[in-house]
Amino acid sequence: MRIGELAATAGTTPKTLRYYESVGLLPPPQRTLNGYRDYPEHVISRLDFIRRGQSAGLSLARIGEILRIRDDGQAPCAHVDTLLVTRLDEIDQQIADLLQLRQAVAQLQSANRTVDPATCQAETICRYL
Amino acid sequence: MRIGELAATAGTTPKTLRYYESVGLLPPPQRTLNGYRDYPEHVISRLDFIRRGQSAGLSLARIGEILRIRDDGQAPCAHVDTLLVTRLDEIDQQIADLLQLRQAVAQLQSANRTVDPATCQAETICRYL
DNA sequence: ATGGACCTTCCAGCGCACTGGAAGGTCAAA
DNA sequence: TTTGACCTTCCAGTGCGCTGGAAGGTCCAT
Repeated sequence: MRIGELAATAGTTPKTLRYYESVGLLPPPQRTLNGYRDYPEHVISRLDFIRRGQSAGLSLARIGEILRIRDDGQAPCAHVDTLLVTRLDEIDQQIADLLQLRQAVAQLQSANRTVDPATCQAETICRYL
Repeated sequence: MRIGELAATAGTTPKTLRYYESVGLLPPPQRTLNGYRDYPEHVISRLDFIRRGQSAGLSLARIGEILRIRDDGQAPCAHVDTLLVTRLDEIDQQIADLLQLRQAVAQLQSANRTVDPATCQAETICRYL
């Protein structure tokens, strides 16, 4: 399977596949006589896994950790669990931060309506902010 | 006021101030005879404004828009209002995205507990993801 | 034999807001 | 006088996940 075909099948691009190889997410495949990359079928499921990991908001670095564990012949389930729990915490933190920010911005914006724009001083640039 | 003093007063670094100047957020100040930047007092409130804008999650580019309006002698209030409303929408979208992601990750993670790790197949890397 | 679709490598850039470091000038205090 | 703190410019790097483009090789159909 050549790189273009694999890319099309997996819904990505040859560029991305070479990039994944360069950062160690994909093992270097065999080459055909002319030097073209020749991928085995099962790389597709590896790419699917990478996509699932990305959908869960995992960075390529973290996905790489999981793949390396699997490549060492171990079940990465425990590590995946840890990563998912960590990710949940991160997401919760991000949501909390955003809610706080939303509150602040909404307050600024509503104050915007109750004050006369003409009272805005040049010195402070804008009283609304 | 020299750059180091201004930076200390405003809670930032000389590097950052030079960077702000290079991207047009700060007007190039006068120079002393030896070529040092010599800032007027009122730059402090401009920096405060930039900080307030950043706290509201505005990019430096957007903050720059506001400053340019003010520098043109107009009150930027209307534009600020637009930016804040836009920002609110963005924040809401981000929160919605994160909630959806949280849901997905939580589901994966709870499934993790109800399945025997031993049933994880090497081929799909990890059944939990 | 020629065109076009594929493949190869390598280097560089995106966006964002800085940050690091080199190489050098300036000034006040010890 | 020399040290050290400050200042200057300019170039380059950070993190992340690609993406663009140059320059060239390969293969198949016409």
